[in-house]
Amino acid sequence: MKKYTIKDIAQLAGVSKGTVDRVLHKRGKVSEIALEKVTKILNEIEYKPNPIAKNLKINKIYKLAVILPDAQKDSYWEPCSGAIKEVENEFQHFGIEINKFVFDASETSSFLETSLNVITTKPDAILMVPLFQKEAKEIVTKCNINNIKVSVFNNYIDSNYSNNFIGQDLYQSGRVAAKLMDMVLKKGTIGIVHIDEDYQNATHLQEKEKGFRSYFNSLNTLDYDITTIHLNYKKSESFNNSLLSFLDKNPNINGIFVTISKSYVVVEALKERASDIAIVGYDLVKKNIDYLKQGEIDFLIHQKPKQQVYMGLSYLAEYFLFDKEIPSQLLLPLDIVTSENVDGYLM
Amino acid sequence: MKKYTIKDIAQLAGVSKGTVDRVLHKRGKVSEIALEKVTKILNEIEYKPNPIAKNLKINKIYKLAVILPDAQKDSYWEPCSGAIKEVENEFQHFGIEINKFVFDASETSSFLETSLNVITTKPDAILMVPLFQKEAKEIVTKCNINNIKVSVFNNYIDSNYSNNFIGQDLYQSGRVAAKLMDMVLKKGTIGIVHIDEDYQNATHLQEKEKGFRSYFNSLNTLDYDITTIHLNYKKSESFNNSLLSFLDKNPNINGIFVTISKSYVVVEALKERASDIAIVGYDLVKKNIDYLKQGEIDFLIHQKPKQQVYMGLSYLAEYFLFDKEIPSQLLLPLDIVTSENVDGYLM
DNA sequence: TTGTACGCGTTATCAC
DNA sequence: GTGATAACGCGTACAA
Repeated sequence: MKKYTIKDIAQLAGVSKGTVDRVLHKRGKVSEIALEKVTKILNEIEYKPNPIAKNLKINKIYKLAVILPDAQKDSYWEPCSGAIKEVENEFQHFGIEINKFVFDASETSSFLETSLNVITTKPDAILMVPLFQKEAKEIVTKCNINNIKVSVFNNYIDSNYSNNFIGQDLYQSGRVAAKLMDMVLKKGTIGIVHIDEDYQNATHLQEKEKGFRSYFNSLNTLDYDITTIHLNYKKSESFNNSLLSFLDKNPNINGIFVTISKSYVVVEALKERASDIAIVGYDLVKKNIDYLKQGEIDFLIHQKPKQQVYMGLSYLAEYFLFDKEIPSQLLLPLDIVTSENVDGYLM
Repeated sequence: MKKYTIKDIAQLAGVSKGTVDRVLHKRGKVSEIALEKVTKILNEIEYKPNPIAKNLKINKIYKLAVILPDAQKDSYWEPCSGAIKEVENEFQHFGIEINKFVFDASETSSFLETSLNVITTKPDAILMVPLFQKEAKEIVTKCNINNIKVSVFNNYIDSNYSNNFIGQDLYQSGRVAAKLMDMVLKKGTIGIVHIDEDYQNATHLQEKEKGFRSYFNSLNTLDYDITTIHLNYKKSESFNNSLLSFLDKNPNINGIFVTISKSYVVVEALKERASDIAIVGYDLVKKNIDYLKQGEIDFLIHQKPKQQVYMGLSYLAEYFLFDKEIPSQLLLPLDIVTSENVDGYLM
C-alpha cells in the first residue's frame, strides 16, 4: 500500500533517480545491468507517478479553445459560458488557459472564418460544435495537420474525423420522447415538427425522428398516426400561419413532438386556437421553462449543453496534465424534465 | 492577471518569504512595520495560494469514513461502493484515505455499534446515512466532541446536527411522482403504498406522501381519489395477501405510487391478477429495471445514491485539501426514468 | 552511460 | 522577530 517515488525506486535498485527516469520514460541510454535492476524493482512494486508533482513546474501553458454558436442569437448555448469559467477556475493553477470563440450559427462562412482564426492562435486543443458537417471536417483536417487535438460536442461527426464526441444518443432521445408521448396520449395522431433555421440540423433532427418513429413501430399497433412537417422560423407570423395550416390539414392532432429547442414558438402559435395538444420538446431555455411550468409544455428533454462543455474541457485538461485517456464517445443521460423537477436542473 | 506567489509578495514588500507566510497564516510574531508592508501589498494584488504546491508536502493523511447500510441486504446501496473507489482514486495522491463501514439497516443497535466503532478509528470526517434519527444525533454529538466533521446523505437530519446534507428534496420528489401519475391517468383512484421494513423510514416516506398529495390538492379537482396503505414486507406471501386485500377493498385503483425502492414486489403481487395499474416508484435496483423495461413499471425516480456519496466525499476531500467551503445543503436533481432512458443512468 | 543539481510554491524549522 | 533554507516528487539539463 506504500506509495513509492522515483527516489525510492532508485534506492532499491541501487541506481540514481536519473536512471530510473530514463527507464520509465524510455529516453536516453541505459546499460543492460541498470535496466535489469530497475525493471526488477518495478515488477515487484507498483509505481504510480504523482500527478501533482508532474505539473508543479509549469513551463508549459496548455491553451484550450472552445468554438460554439453565439448565445446572443440562441440562448440554448448560454449555460456553456458558465462551464468554461468553472473548468478554467479549477485548472488554472495547473497551467490551463481557455478561450471562447463564437460564430453566427446562421452563416456557414462565420463558422469557417472563426475556426480558421482559432487555428492561427495555435491552441493545444479545440472543443467545438460541428454544426456544419462539411466545413467541420475541413477544420478537423487542418487541426490534425497542425497537431491540434479536437473534441466535438452536441453534434456528432464522422468518427474518422473526431476521436472524442460528447453529447447524447439522439436516436434514443427520440425514443424517449415517443415513450412520453405514448404515456400521455395512449393513442391518436402525432405531429413531428422540425423547425429548421437557416443552418442545417439535418442529421441531428433526422436521428430524433427515426428514434421517435421506431418506438411506435415497435409497439406494433394501429393506435397511432404520425405525420412530419418541416417549418422555418424567421418571422413569427409566417411561422404561425404555416403551423396552423398544418393543423387545419390534420385536424385530429393530439400531440406534437418538437425536435429542437423552440417548443415555445409552437406553444405561442397554438394560443391562437383553443387546443388540448400534448407537447414534448427539448431544452431548458427560458421561454420553454415558463410554458413548462404553466402546463403548456408537457415534457422537455434536457440536452445539457453546460455539462457537455464541462466534460469536454475537463477531459482535455486531464489529458494534457495527467495523460488521462479520453473516451471516444461520452453519451450523457437523457434527462426528462417536467414542471415539478425543472428547478433541480437549473444551475 | 499575473499569478503572484509568496516569493513575489516578499519581494514587493521587501521582506522574506517566511514573514509573508506568517502574515498569511497568522502564525508566529510579526512586527507592526512588516505586517503593514505585507498587508498593503496583499490589498493591492490578488493572491491565491497554489493548491498543488500546498499539498506537495503531504505530512498529513486525511481519513474519511463512510457509514452506510449493508448493500447485501438492500441493493439500493450497491452503487455507493463504486463512488468510494472513484473518489479514493482521484484524491489518493493528495493524501486522502477512505474507509467504508456497513451496518444492518434492520437493527438500530447495529448502526450505533458500527458508528461508535468508526469513531474509535479517529477519522477526520464521517459521511453517513442517518437512518435512525435519534441514534444519528447521538453519534453526531460525539463526533463534534471529538472534532470529527460530519456530512450526512440520503436521509435528512436536523440542521442543528449537520451542516452538510446531500440528497434530494423528498417533498418535491413526491410532487414529481404525482405529476407523472397525473400525466398517465388524467383521473381516477390512486393508492400510495408505503412498504416499511423493520427500520423506520417514517419522515422519509411522509415527506414523499405530502408532496404527492399537495400536487393533487393544488390541481383543485375532484377527478382523483387517493388512499394510503402501510404494508410490511417480510415474507412475499403475506405481503401479497395484504396488498391484494387492499385492492379488493379499493377495486377501482388505477395507479399505485410506491414510496420506496421496492416497486418490484408490488408488480409481483399484482401478477396474480390481471390488471392495468400504472406504477410509479423509486430507484434503479435490478428487479425494478427489469420491470421498467417490460412495461410493468411506468416511471422510476432515481435517488442517485452513487452520486450522493461521490459528491459528499469530494466535498469533504476538497474541504480539507483546498479549504473549499461545503454547502449546507446539496439537493440533487430528481431524475425521471423510463424504459427508454434507463440505460443512460446505469453507470 | 550515469549521477547530480536545480526549479516549481508552500511550509516548517533553525539560526541569528 | 525575522531571514534563510530544506523538503516535498518530478522532470530536465549538464557535468562527470
